[in-house]
Amino acid sequence: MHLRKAKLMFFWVRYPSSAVLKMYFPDIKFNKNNTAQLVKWFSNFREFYYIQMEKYARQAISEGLKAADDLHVAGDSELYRVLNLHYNRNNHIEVPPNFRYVVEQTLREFFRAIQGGKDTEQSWKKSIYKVISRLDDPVPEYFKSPNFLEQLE
DNA sequence: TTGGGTCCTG
DNA sequence: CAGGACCCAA
Repeated sequence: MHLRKAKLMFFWVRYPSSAVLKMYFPDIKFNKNNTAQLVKWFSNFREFYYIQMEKYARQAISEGLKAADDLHVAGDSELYRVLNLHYNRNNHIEVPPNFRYVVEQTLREFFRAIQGGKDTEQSWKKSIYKVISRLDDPVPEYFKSPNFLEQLE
């Protein structure tokens, strides 16, 4: 399967259904195993993503930031460098504007939760995941192109 | 029972 | 990232 491509898709969708994923990999003969693997990949992508978000949010709090709305993500921030290195290693594509928005919202959600001491509760991240799951955007049609990966080079 | 998901490991 | 334990909804 195409790990590189799946990672790039993450910039648009964090919680894609297996049905949607299949549409974007028309060249793959899906079965129980590889679909599960693809779904698992996104689960791993989210893990990395949320870990970074929580880390960054806690850092903002430790630096004395008071309001979540004061949290902004610059295109040249360290956070962006890390995310880009993980999902878009060779800068295959330009990071879509909406992803920046999603990152900002995620950071604010974590910030508010931590600031409000919610992070001591049982499954405090669940509510955050729920919010973020609604921020998926449609994946560009060109991802369906048979020679998508080749066009990146 | 399954298919997703998360969490924690290796 | 892959595996496996474990949870939840369909």
